[in-house]
Amino acid sequence: MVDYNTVMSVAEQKCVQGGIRFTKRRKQVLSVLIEADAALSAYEIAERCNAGSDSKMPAMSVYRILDLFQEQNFIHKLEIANKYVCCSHISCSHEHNKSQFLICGSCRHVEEISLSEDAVEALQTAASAAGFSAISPQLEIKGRCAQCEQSEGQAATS
Amino acid sequence: MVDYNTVMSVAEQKCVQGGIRFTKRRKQVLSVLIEADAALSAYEIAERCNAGSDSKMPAMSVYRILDLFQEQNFIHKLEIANKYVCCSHISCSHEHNKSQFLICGSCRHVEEISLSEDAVEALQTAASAAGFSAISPQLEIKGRCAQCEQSEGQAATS
DNA sequence: CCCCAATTGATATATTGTATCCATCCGTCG
DNA sequence: CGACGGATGGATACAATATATCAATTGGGG
Repeated sequence: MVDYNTVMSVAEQKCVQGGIRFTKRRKQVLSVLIEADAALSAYEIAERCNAGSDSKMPAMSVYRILDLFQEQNFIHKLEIANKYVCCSHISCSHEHNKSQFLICGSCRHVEEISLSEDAVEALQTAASAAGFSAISPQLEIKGRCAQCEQSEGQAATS
Repeated sequence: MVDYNTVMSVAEQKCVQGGIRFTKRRKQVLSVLIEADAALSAYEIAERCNAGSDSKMPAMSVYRILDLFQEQNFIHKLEIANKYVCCSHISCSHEHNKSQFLICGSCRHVEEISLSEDAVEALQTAASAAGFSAISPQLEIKGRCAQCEQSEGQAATS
């Protein structure tokens, strides 16, 4: 959970510094992501923007803004879930290089975790051994959350 | 690289054991995946099945067969790339629990790697700490392959 | 041979994402 | 001030990936 005001002002600052405008549209999208405190799809974001009915946020615009935000490291895209989350480190300058997410394969619930330095190093080592020079700062791990694990135990053996 | 005949016969065996038919369609899909020796999208698989022009493989069927193959652990889905690869361990009964893929975010090149036991354990530990009880046997890591890293160095700073 | 379940065919539609072109906004500079 | 130009947003079309549904077919066991 990130603090709304902190994140918004940090984002605004960073935009100004980068010569980018922190427009109404962009504020809207970031707001939605912060307030959701969860991973949302681009279309979900658009819906929520339009929920207040102040204006019509087209999905296109959402995608454009999400792209920008990713470049600025304001948000992360969870590729396994096709969803986007607010970067929990947006307001701290350090630690931008390690985001790890657990994603439930059943309910798509997302949990952010922290791996040990050792584990991360091991990943980096294995990656460079395979010729991948700049391994992503982001790691997505698909699993099954406790809740779905329970339900699965009862049903679905197929 | 897996051996065509071995994989096909193992798959057939396992289907028989599981009371599942190893039909022409299914053979076709598995053949394509083995021969491609690379990750393919569902629609790419359909195209390649139809390349020989013997029959019309609809994308629907491909998806159905891919689902079945995933259940049977014949293949893996790379969710980051929306592609499917033949499981390199299909013919060995052990080691079905650790598949790690590096996926280039630029060119989508896929490389399979092996992590140390320690690293995998660290992941498991972190996952269960977050309430994820059955972490996926599969890990996808998005990075950038050496080749793309080079090209990127020249262009695109933006 | 017939029935039943597994498999496949066929069609429609949902979801996610990209391409393109034009309108508009807004700061800058003449 | 007012025109220029880049950044931003609107609108439309479309591509790629995936799911839902129902009918047809196939193939083995009784």
